[in-house]
Amino acid sequence: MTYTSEFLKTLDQRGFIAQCTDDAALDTAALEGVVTGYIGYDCTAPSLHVGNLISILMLRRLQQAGHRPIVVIGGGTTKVGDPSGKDESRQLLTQDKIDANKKTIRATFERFLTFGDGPTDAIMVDNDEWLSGLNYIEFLRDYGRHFSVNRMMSFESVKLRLEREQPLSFLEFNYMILQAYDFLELNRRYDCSLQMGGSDQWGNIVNGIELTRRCDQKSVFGLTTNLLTTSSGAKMGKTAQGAVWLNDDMLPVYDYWQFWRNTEDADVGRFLRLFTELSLDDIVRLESLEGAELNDAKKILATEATAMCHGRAAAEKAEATALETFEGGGSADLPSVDIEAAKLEAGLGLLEAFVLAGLAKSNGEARRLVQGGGAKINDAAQNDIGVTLSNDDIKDGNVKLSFGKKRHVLLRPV
RNA sequence: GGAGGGAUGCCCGAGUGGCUAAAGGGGACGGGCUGUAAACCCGUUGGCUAUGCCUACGUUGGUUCGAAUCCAACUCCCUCCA
Repeated sequence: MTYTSEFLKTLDQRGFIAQCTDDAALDTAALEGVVTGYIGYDCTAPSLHVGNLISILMLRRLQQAGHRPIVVIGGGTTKVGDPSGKDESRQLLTQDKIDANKKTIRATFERFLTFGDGPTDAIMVDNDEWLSGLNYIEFLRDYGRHFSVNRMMSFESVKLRLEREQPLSFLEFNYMILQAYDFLELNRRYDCSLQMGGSDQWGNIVNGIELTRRCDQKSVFGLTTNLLTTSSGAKMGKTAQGAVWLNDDMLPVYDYWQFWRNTEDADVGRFLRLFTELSLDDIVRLESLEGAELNDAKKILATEATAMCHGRAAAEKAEATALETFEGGGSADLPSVDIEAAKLEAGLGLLEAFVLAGLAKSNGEARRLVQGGGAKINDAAQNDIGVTLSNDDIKDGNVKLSFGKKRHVLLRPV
């Protein structure tokens, strides 16, 4: 359908929308006044990752369109564990871990949203606030009666487990009920009328909408985005080192930039729309580039996406480093790892060096790399696993190690 | 409470006494081709102080010259019954 509200129009044009429970009514609501919308994030890790990015950007778009975003930190629901999209139970986190994760995740949002007390300023709440104090029997009687187990069994998150004959604990089975209750509670507290999320959250979101209608006779909305996958079908967000984290202490800005730079051709346009704030005209021009020229579009994508997350200066620095590394032959400002100068002085084994640099997980992995022809010291290929590094290998105060063509680390003797 | 089935490397999955660090596939990583892309081709894929040693087929014991494979107990899961 064609939208008239700025919010939905933008999301639609940029390819955010997968499903909406009632897009016509939401469009009208967004046109008539300020809509308060929320997305929940469980704190299962110390940082969010690019898989969460689409949803964060939806909140950002919501705010830009003159509405109010609520970030719900799932301090309470994390204690339960969302079974959606997983065929195995999550390991339960300790309270300490949850608290620590909550802290570091909070910081991320401040880069994407404006928080404050104004009518369209973002707020952040922790659902632990209302979930932890619930009384079991009371809760069951007031809200449990609105849920049909028959229906719950038919939801994707539950069905998947049952079909695969994987265990689904009663604890996890309750997750959707708690999330549904979140929505109701947010509606009561903040007049929140929209929940967004990835398409794997559809079932959870719908439950919340129905619960709100049954309990308070109010109609609220749900809006989901497609989960991020590459054109070749791979789940996005993984690199050789692991997840693409949004916190720069978990993933260097340079690596974050590289992640976007390595986007597949077929994804460039789609990603520019989703992950940058360039105008649609610019994007149309960039995505129409052909062959090697498309690389220029990828660089712009990388810098824009990185700027939003880590700041323009850091993004441009990453771009400069990449340019120098891949096109110039220099190596300034690559991610670096400190090593003891004495170690290098005494002669550092090649394999150990790769492990110290964090490029290889074990000597074995490093050995395989060398034997496969992918190891380089200062851009010179090494085929002999017996090579040792010494002070003679220091160039400009560092020794540059390369793992394959794309991963480089500077060893800095201290 | 009863009956049956199951637990193997990152994942799926073969293996039912030695030839098994464990087939095959997926994923991942490296190389080649290219454009730091995709597709395709080749290689690698437990660790180490390395012609050897250690760890590993749910856990703990046992049988045996020798166990992922046989036995016992235990743990967890699945299905059906009560």
